[in-house]
Amino acid sequence: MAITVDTAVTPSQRIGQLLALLQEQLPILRRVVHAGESIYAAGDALEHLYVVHAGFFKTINGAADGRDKLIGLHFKGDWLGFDGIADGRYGCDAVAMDTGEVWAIRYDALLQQCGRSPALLAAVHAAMSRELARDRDAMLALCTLPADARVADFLRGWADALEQRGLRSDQITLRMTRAEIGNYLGMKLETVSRALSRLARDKVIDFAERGRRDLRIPDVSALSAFVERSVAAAAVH
Amino acid sequence: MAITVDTAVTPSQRIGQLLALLQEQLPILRRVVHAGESIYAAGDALEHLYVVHAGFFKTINGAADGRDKLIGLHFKGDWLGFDGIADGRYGCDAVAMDTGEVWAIRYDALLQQCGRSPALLAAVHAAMSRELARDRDAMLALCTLPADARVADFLRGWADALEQRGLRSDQITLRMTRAEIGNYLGMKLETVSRALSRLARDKVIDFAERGRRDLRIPDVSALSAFVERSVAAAAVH
DNA sequence: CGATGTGTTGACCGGGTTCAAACAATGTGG
DNA sequence: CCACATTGTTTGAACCCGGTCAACACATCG
Repeated sequence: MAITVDTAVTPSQRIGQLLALLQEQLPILRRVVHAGESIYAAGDALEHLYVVHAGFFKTINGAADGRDKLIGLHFKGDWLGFDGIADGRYGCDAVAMDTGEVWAIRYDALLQQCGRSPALLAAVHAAMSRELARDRDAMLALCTLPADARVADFLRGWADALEQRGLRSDQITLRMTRAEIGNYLGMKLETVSRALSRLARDKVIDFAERGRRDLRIPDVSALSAFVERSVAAAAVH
Repeated sequence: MAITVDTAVTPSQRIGQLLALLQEQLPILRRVVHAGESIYAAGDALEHLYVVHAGFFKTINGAADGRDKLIGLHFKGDWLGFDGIADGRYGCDAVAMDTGEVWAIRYDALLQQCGRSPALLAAVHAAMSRELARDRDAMLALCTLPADARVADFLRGWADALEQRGLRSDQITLRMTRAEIGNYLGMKLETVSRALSRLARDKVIDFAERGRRDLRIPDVSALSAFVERSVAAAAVH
């Protein structure tokens, strides 16, 4: 008996399977959103979970004293709202970064259906687990990489996310300001700007003609190499 | 129909309910461990999830290049292994920090039983969700608090964890070295040491006679106040 | 056109790291 | 029991990465 989804699938197939599974087993509310629109806000009562179907989204964790941090970026197939299940209220704000579509799923219906469909249950667990693992990798980067390498790692992660979804990963349009990237990576906007300039000077990335938000990645592995070089340089003592 | 555990319960009651639920619905393998013993290692095939029944535990996320980071501390009622569900292999090392006991639960059995018991399913989801939320708060602290405040926040979190479990929270015995704390908080051991000295000088904490690993917290809210003060001071611009 | 938001770059500053020295706690073997 | 090694903690001094402040370049938009 297969209790988990077959492990030999590609990420792209996994996402397709998830969306198909949801579509056939649960009532879904499609919602088209535009850049800047909020899906839910921290503190709102959690009634739905959301699955990204198109576009991409950010989640922001805020503290009572005004500090806030961009916690996650979410692409097609990612869930939104997991962190609010425990206390029935969303823990973050979720905001669209671009025109896109989310599928809203009533959480009570999801729970009920999970009781009937082992495949659905496994998919939900896997998604939560993956999010946990991603957050941990983010923390690792945050604590162990210098600013330049952190930016490189960020771009590599973005390229990975695109590639996993079958999109071209050599061309990225950041729909984020330097300040937003900095918030996400735990550094100031000037530092992000300098890091990008340095990466471009080292030919690890390449600014397209059109604006400074589009950038080309000639070779994704060069980004990884850059990160490794930083780590190795620091390890010399 | 109550799809989630009653929200009016205290954390301590919730933990009791979880352990009772597990005990009556699933075959459990109890395992007593001593300080330094490993529960599982990153990369091992995931067969069991674990629930802490006594003692406390750390999880460590390592990268291929040697960087590693203490990601989480886990007390009674916490689960271990969630982040390995997605790809069937643990993503972290889990190590006992003290003599304790974990309950091992076969993941396939858990999944099956979740299909039958809505209460169990809700409890598992809530636990994962809570872990997600905790990781995010940790990131927020990591990125927005200066070193001293980060240490204060860490101690407050520890005291909270003790209090939630009905233990006395005014007296903490850190079974961690300064280096370990620093790794957890993203700073060097010297910085941790200095921060603790400063907190002690400000009477926010108090070193007990016996060694510098036992410390008293005269007033937990003073720790929060210290954090807020740091944030406010930085916000002056 | 000016106004506004965003990005880049320079100069300086400071919090945290690095390096180093001394001390405390614990354990080990003679 | 002490001599000694080992590991962890504290504190000081110098240094440096990233933050802060500031000036300027470019967009887009009314």
